Amino acid sequence: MYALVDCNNFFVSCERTLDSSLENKPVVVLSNNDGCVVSRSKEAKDLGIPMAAPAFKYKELFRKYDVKSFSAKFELYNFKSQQVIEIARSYVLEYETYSIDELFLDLTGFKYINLYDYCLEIRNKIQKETSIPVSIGIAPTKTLCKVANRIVKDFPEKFNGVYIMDTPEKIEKALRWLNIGDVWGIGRKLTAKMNDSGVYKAWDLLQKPEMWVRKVMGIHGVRMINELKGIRQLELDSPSPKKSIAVTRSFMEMLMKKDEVRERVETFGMYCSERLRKQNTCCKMVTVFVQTNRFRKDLPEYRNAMTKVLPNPTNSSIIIGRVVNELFEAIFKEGFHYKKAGVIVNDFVPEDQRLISLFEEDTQNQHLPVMKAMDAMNKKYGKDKVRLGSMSGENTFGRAQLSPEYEAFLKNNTLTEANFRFH
DNA sequence: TCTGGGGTCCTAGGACCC
DNA sequence: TCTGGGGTCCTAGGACCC
Repeated sequence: MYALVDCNNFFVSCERTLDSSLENKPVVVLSNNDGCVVSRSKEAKDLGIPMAAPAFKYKELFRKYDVKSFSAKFELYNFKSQQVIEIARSYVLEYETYSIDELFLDLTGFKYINLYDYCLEIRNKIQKETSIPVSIGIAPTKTLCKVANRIVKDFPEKFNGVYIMDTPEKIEKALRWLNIGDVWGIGRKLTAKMNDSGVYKAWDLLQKPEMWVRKVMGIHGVRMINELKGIRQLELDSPSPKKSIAVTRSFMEMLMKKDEVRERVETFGMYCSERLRKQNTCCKMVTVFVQTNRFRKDLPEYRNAMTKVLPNPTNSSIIIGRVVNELFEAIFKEGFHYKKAGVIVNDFVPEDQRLISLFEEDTQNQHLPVMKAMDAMNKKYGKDKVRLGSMSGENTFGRAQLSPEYEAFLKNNTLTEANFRFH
């Protein structure tokens, strides 16, 4: 069996830990620029505020019902998330953090204890020590855990925060009740397709022939029906390194001038390279996109994106900046009101492979002295024993040309041993 | 006036190679 | 007019998740 621990109205619950007077009151948390509602308390949901609602449309309602609203504080949320995870994981051997407010626990092998009582204890401990209320759904597969969790949330009086779905009878009852669109992995498009074919409840999907499911949903669908039947298809994933990094923003006001948009896009590129360096990886692909305001039907719409595969992996802000600029030049068109843009980097390799790429990119032979120095160090200490350290406090050469140390270094053509790391 | 910001995975098709 | 069979890499787009 697996258990899914899911924090209730997570961002709102975090805000409540700072201010207990928010208990039992309608509260919402808003996204960047206070644009959208990204978390709602139960009271706010009861007022009919939908998820992702644009805040400006509900200003009047907020005022009328005295809804407290907060700008998102992601540092706080990350911190509280860690606390919850620490407690929950201490009860099991294997677990998977699925998102900022959810984690799966592996209860396989817990044969001689009462899983319900065990999870209730986890829940109470989290509540007591972090003040974050959680719901726990227990079932044989991840997909069914999601269902069980949903049941806990929909019937709070009945289940006291924990529901265990451990018999075929319970599973059937749940699936006959659950709308197809609420199944994990079925989104808006598929819901419409399903309804067209007479599938309204999760249970209905299981009555369809496997070939049909395969055709409509692809390989995903086959896995899903098995999961719903209680046959495990999805294992717990160990935390894996990221596969892409995206920095995208909507602008406060629409931008028409090329240089204004360029400036933002360049900044996004810088953030990407910073994050790459933080996790000691380099990327092989860079994507830039721009788009106009999709809600302004009165203005011409334009959106475009372009990807470049780099000849060599890098995390240098200079090289990435250059690529970002190149792509931006290719996709930017004059005469549109731009509202959103972003840079995405992906296809990562470990940072060790970066130096080579830097030298290969070195068209002006700026780094020739460095290569010579590297050679000398290699001879002296043996290959693979030395590595270039940071030149300027920045963990990359790409930036180094901005630093006085680096300029001095280029002038004198000297590199001291202090610039090297040994391992 | 004001409409988020991350991520993952899958598929199909084109270009190119042998 | 007929018109291989693989393979890889890359791109674009769609669908989903929180």
